[in-house]
Amino acid sequence: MPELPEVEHTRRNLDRWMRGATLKKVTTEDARIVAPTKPSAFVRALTGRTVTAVERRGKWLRLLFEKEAPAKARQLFVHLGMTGWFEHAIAGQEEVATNPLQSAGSRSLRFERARFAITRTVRGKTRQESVIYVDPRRWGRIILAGDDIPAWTSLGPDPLVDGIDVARLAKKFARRKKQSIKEALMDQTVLAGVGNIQAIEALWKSKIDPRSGASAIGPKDLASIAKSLRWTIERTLDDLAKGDDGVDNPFKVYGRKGEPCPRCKTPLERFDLGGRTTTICPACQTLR
DNA sequence: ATTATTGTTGGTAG
DNA sequence: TCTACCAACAATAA
Repeated sequence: MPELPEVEHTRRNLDRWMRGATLKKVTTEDARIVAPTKPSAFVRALTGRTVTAVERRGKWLRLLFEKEAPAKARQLFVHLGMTGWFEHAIAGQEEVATNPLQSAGSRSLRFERARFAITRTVRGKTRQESVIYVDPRRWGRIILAGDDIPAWTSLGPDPLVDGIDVARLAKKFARRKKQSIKEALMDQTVLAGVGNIQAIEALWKSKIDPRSGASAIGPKDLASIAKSLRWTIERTLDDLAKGDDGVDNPFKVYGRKGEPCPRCKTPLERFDLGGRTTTICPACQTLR
């Protein structure tokens, strides 16, 4: 499901559900998603861990465990891929999917891939709960590790955690003679967490054609893009916090080919750019 | 039946 | 070492 805002939303959920909780029973059979890839080893190393913090960098999540945890099981890295999400189930209550990017009709635990049974004490009462990872396409990853993994270490600055340094961006983009500005923004070593939707929305807001060369974007445009990224990330985050997941498409132009541009009413167009679908207003987004 | 989908990675070539 | 391009991964939904 996820780009930066959805993953941050997931982080806040996991923090509420799991911080201070102990993993009593871990269940998975999916050698494709978890590491260590032998599910029995994954389960064994994870059982008994206590979650002390839930962090996010870009589209990656990191659960930290108690410092007494075995050296090889200090942290759990999670990537939701394209279609992963987490459920929360309290014993005795109905388990209902809450993936904010899935339509209400497709809610299901049919594609459960891993389950974490936890106990935690809330106001003096010990509660039995479960956190469930669901992922139809199985592109997600749940990686138990001691040290940081390369995927985490190689990430660029996170727009929310670190802010956007326009001067540093300009330096990186200057050398990208063939790459488009949209592809450059989606490069996770440039900015961690910007995906197809957020790039589309930000470039629309800044009135820049996504096909513009990255090296052709001047400092003024870059400052505008930084502002637009903050705008679309915050907007998406607010939409998610509202929690009414029945709303089909909360975005301004993404997925709205043929609809009038919210700014100038020109019909929006769609095309492929670097293998990803891209929506623009052909009138008010111009080439640099 | 066909096309499209919110993402990453590993190979190859330059 | 850096950049660029592509196929692969999997399961729907329209």
